[in-house]
Amino acid sequence: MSRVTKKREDRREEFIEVSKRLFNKKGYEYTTVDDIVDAVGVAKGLFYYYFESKETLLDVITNTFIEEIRQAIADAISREGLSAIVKMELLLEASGAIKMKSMALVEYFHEPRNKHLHLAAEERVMKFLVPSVEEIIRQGVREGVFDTKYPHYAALAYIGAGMAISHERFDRLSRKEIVEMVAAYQTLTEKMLGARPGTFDIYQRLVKKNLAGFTSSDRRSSGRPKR
Amino acid sequence: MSRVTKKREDRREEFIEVSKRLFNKKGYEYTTVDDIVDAVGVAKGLFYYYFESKETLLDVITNTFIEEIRQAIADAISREGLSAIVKMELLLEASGAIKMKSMALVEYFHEPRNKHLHLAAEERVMKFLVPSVEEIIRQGVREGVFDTKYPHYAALAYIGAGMAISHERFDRLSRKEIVEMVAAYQTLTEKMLGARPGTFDIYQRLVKKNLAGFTSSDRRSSGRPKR
Amino acid sequence: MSRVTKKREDRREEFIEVSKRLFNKKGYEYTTVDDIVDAVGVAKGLFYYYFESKETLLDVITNTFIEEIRQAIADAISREGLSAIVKMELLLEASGAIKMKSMALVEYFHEPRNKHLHLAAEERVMKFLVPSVEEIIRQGVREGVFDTKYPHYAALAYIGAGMAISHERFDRLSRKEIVEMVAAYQTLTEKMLGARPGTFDIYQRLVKKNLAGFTSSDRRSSGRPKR
Amino acid sequence: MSRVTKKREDRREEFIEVSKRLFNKKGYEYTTVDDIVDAVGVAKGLFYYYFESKETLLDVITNTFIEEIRQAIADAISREGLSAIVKMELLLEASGAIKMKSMALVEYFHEPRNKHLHLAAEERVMKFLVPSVEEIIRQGVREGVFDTKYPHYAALAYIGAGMAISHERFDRLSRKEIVEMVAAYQTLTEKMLGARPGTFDIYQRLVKKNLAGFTSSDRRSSGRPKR
DNA sequence: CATGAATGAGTATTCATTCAT
DNA sequence: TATGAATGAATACTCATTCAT
Repeated sequence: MSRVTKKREDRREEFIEVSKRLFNKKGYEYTTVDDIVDAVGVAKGLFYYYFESKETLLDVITNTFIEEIRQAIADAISREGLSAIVKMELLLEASGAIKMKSMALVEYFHEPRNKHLHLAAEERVMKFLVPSVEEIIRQGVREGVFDTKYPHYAALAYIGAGMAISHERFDRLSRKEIVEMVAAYQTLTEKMLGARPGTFDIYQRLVKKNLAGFTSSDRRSSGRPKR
Repeated sequence: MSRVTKKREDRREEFIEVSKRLFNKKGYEYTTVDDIVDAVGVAKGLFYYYFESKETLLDVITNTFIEEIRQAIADAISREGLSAIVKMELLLEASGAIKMKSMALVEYFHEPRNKHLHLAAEERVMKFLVPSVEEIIRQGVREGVFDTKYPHYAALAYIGAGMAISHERFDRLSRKEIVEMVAAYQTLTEKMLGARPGTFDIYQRLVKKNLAGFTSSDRRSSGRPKR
Repeated sequence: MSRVTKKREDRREEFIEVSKRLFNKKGYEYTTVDDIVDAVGVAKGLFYYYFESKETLLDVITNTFIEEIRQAIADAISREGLSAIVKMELLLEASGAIKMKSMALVEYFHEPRNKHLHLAAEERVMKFLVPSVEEIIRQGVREGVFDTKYPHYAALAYIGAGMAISHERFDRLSRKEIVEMVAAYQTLTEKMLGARPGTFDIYQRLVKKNLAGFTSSDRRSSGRPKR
Repeated sequence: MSRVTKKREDRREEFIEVSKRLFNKKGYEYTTVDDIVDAVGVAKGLFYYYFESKETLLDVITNTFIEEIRQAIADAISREGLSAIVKMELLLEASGAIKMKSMALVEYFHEPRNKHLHLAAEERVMKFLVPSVEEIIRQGVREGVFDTKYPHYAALAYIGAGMAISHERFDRLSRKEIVEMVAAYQTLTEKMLGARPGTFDIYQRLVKKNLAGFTSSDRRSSGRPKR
């Protein structure tokens, strides 16, 4: 009908943002290209003017997200002259920051409907996360702050435990419960890495900082897909 | 053409078994009802005589599988008079046994194609696995063999670490590497639960028993889905 | 709506007949699957129950037609003990018979819209027609009734001339003009093959037989495609 | 981006040339307007500044080509005072010249993809070619060099035979085979027209001239269309 | 002359489900 | 119990054409 022309990059971003929201709400497979163009308010053809296919768009979204994480991790870790403990802190901070920054997407990943993204992303993140953590652990062992004979499996356990714990729905926990969770996480981490108790005292402060602004009243209903 | 009549339950089982195999090979979403009836060798209509819908069938399969696991866990744990350590062993044995018993399905879960089942199942398993492990840990603390202030998070970490480690493709590891992995797993477990070193020495034997028959030369090609 | 069930072969034939008509009227590329199922009066899915794709259907139609021609030619020629001249007559008769039998399809081939079929068919027919005619000519030379140093090119010329002449729209010619055309064709043929004048006197009778029943009033309008 | 302004006729010609090449390579129907503007290196809208539609462009191209042929034929024939035999030679030479000049387009016509153009063109060429040849033949009969009672059908046969023979892929024939083909063509032509043997001796020289530069090693790959 | 974002009707194909026999 | 022909809604993708700038 009325023809609104936008700059290429703007429109492209618009498609991406709208699609993220729809994929999040209904799941990739149950979001049709029609849904997307309707939501953007443009004709069908325009979608294919910007993206080769629906799957291409998903790739773009996933890749962007993965790349953000990879970059954040690399930033935290690859700096010379940092101690292993500081690196671990930076890593946690980074993961926290990423999570907070893209809370929508984290939420998204917990949606059973988004299987696709979830697993694909998880696998790809693990591919560079595991070696990174493993290397930090080795460094920590060399520095005498960690003590383990199995850096690789310690890395896996560290990450696995962290993921399982972070599966807890933060938004359902009270402040006090969150503090307890962090304390537990700190203790378990120290044990797994063979670090002295108190090594990760800083966790408490980190999380407090990040959680500022979130309350347990944050609840949203998860709409069922139409189909 | 030729009309073979079977008893209700037999035919139903046949559908289920064939479908498991097909879902496994091609993924649920890319297995059509036509594929199923072709494989069973009956007419299309018969499928709907036995199952309300394709999704119903998936539910049946998933539920059966989950229930098997739940039952195995319950069997291991709910017996009176067992020590926490023995229960942990039984649990690991059970999970091992389940894995071995349904190696196909485990493999299945690692297949990125079967995201759906994976996540749905994972969540549902966690729902009764976490409280079970948590309860054992509490028991262990009472018995003085475990030492942790956070049984709930210890349970989460224990399970999460275990899952991350079991993600390693066993079939790519040599005997020696598997032994090392188990040693690592044992040590990490003991630390997370605050158990004395050696508490889970039995792990080594357990795994050796289960792995009997598997060698690192066990490789299978992963059939690509047609579609 | 109302569900009318037919036997597999009947319905299949129905699809083929209806499609032939539509392809003929609108051209293959401008006939949609929707057109076909509408004309047959069934639901869209049924088309794909019988044919893998629209193109498959075209192949079926073309192949059937080609095969009919091939068979007719083979029947006329492959019999032992026939003289070259008789074989030529049988061949002409066969081609005449085919043409008369499937006047619709011949007409069809003259439609510029049916490029696809036309050329594909022409090429495939030539592939077995040329060697067949060439062989008969060689036989005729051996028998002393034909005289040419170039059987291959005589075959090509014979066929090419025949096709060009048959391009004349018979339905626009009067009886007398047809007789003249056949006389011309006979004379030219005899010359090309180096046969004595009168060798193919039989042509006159053949054609008269075949044309019985056709009048110059046979006209049909050729509907333009919608698109 | 950079805006290059050309004179109307130049740009138009550019579109035509580029389109010829693309139609030739991929076929009219599988060449999109996007392909064309991309190849020319201009924006999409410009296409519609110069041509009403894609089909209009095809018409322009076809008409140009047909007109070139018509002109060549008219040039060869319409001159007063030439004998029928000379006219026939000029005609052959013209067709040869046209073929050589637009070898790409001839090749193009043999491509099954370009059915459309092929048939449309063929029909339109026949429309003025047949009467032209027929007239020459009549002239030849009057001059006593040809002898036939059926100038119209002789013309059809002459053209049809010529087309069938020229269907032979020259590039697969050796020099010697080409010479034989021409000899065959000459003989057949003389017979069809009722001309004395040797009347068209000149054919040999004509073809030799035209074929200069072509060898049987001239092979080109036939690019598959992407689609 | 030239740009390129926007339009939208059109099309083949899939597949879970129904139902008369 | 069993058959298999029939349904029809759903969906991704194409591409000639338009038009505001």
